[in-house]
Amino acid sequence: MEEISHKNPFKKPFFDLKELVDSIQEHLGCPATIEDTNHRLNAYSSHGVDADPARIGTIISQRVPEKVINRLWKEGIIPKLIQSDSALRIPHIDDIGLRDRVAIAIRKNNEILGYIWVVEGPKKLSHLQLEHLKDAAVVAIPLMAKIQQNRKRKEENYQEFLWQLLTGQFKNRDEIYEQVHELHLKIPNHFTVLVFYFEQDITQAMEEQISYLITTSQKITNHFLVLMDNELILIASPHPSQSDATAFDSFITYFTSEIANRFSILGVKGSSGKGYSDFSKAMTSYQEAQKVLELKKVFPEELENVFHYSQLGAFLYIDLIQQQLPDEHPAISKIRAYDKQHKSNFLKTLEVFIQQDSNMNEAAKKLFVHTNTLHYRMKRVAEIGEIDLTNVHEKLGIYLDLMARKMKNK
Amino acid sequence: MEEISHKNPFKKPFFDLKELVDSIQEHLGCPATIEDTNHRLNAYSSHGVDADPARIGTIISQRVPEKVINRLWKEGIIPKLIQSDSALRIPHIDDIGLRDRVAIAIRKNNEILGYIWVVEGPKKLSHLQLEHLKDAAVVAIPLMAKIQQNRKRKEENYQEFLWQLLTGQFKNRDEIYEQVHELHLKIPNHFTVLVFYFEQDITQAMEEQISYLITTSQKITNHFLVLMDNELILIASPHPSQSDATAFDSFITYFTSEIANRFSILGVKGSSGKGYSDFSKAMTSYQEAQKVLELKKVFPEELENVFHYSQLGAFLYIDLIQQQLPDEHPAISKIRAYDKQHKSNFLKTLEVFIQQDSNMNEAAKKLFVHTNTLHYRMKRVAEIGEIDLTNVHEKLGIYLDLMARKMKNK
DNA sequence: ATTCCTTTTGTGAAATTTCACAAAAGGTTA
DNA sequence: TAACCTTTTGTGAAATTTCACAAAAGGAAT
Repeated sequence: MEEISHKNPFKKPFFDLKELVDSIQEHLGCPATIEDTNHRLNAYSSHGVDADPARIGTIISQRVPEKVINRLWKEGIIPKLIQSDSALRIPHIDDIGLRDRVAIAIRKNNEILGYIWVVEGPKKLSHLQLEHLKDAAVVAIPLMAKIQQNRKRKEENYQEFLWQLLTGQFKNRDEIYEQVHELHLKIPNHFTVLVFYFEQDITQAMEEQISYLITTSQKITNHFLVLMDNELILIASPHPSQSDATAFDSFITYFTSEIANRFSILGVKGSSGKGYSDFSKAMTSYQEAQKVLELKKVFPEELENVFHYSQLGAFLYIDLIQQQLPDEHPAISKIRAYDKQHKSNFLKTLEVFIQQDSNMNEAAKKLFVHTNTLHYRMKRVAEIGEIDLTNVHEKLGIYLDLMARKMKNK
Repeated sequence: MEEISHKNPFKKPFFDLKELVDSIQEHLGCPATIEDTNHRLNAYSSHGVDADPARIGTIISQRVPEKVINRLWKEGIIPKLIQSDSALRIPHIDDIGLRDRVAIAIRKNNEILGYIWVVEGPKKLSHLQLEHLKDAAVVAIPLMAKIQQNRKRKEENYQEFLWQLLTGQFKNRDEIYEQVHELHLKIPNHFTVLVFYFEQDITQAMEEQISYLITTSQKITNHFLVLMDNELILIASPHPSQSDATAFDSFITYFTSEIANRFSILGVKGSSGKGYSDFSKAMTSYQEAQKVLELKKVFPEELENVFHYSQLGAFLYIDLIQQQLPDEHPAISKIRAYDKQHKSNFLKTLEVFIQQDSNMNEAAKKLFVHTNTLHYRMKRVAEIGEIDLTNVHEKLGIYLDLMARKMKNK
């Protein structure tokens, strides 16, 4: 036994990760996989005798299923792996189809390049075998690095192109598609631009965490990623598994909450433009996404749950109106004057009432008052402002005026 | 008797109408009044022994009360007077306080200059006395004409000024007030501009009928009247007897319906701008009124009951939006496509639903369908368009888009 | 003709909203 | 302080809306 411990079974040249992973299976007698930092599958041993659902899912979709990743985070396993130098035993988690496993991080100068996972059969790995996994991880380093570098070089090439695309540096469609062809880019046939504003500039470390979250979340398929100071731009499609309408919404909430939870990066605001098929419309979609974020700045409560351009509704027109704002609606002036004199709050009440779709109960809840109080107030508002609150056009006019004025004053 | 019949008791020089009216009273033994074409009081006999409420009202307010005029029209009395050359006996109408009367038109070459009214006492006028009234009417002609001319000359002087004012020919406030002073115009301290579009150009005959209606209606106090081709412009204030908010509305409906009923001038459309105190804002108010009329052309049903600028509500912003109309709201496109394929009517349904303040019952009535039908349709609309119909912002956005597009297509 | 799908209408119970009235609370003014 | 006004809250009955379900009607495709 002693003899073997001194001998590194992986001390031979491997052409690629596939060779390595096969060698691991051979040596340990268990199926193994190698993933990159983003849990994208790089290689898996072929003679899979004994695959659990998590492994099958991973292989099929070429990456670790999202729910598995989320669970590994929740259980604190991924952070532990990142910390640890040696292989760790991960107890089975039945409800996500994960059997007993052993894993080790592939690390180069404190930078995580990926992970080796081994599914344990009924016969557990010995202490020595776990030690050998360390050797495998070392061997994997140059192989992983090669892949990473390829990817990086490719990315650097198109970063500039994308930036030009999004800021409208190209004259026409043809110019764009020429470049696309030249750079050998595979462009999606349908895409949407997502934008995230960060509170500080995005550092190298953050970039990695961002990229981690994007590739591990399986709500969207990200095609391109552009970073600029404190701005993150994605060109993505809804993941095939997701319904179009909600895919981006849920990705944005997921992304902002997870980046806060996992990496303590707070105050990230995200949005998306409309979807297009023509890649030259990327700039349009980008600008739409930006418009959403700008409006969210002005109307944080009103647009709290709005992320997609086409959900902006009336706010789409508010800044248009705001630019040519006529005299204040007479009803507003009257109510404002009344409020001032009586220290009441009728204008805000009216605003909330309209916002809640003229629903007394909802509005009363929002305002923390008794329904009858609101009822009374609306009667007063109608009197004071001399308006008919069942007339949509009046209500709309007042509301648009109110919102536009709010925007102007910011 | 024969002798008297040949003798014209009014064949003597009268200095003014007051003298004439006194002479009539003296001769007939009954109180008399002389009105102009617009039933404005020009003179009344002073030794009024026997006044009925209608006479008192006329004298107090310097004109015949509106309800009396309306009734006289309804009963066909005024048209008969206009037709007739001789004095007519008008039976009492108790509910408006009108006792038995005799009246005759003052006519010059088929043009009506005014009327002489005589209140009969218990002793009725003889046939001869009625004949004498004809003489009185003839005597009245030059006296009335003098007044009319004075008024006309004065009017001609300021017509041009008003036109310049309304079309923005003056550089600043001072220039306007200088002119006002020069022309000795009494300007109101609060006014509103009303505009009426006629289907044809306004003829001399129509002008008289218009002026008749305006001065007899006592809903507004008209300060100035401007005519231009097929456009009638009034600068008016609410009549002291009327509440501000509704005065103009009811005048406009009154005017358009009466000018149709009485004079068979159909298709007149009226509107009003906002009220101002600064006379230099007359142009603004005029433009506002014009904007209302233009929008009413585009949205005849939607704005059916809207006459005042401040009732335009959301339509105020529609043409702004229409000028920079972005892509159609995705929900609209979806619903429109569905409609086309299934020959359904969901888009129109949605429009009416929003217009009726999301009130199922009202909207169902408007659409002549069962409430549940509408309920079903709205459920389908929400599904097809992937929208939340309780979200005001979405609804608004869709509605504004719909309206703006409607405007653009006209 | 049959089948399938969508739409319309009817029915009635359950849920919600509206409304009038009373009482209380808070603030201002003489 | 009392008198007055405005606002808030509570109560409960009446009116209205919502919703599920069933049936029927209309079209399109086979």
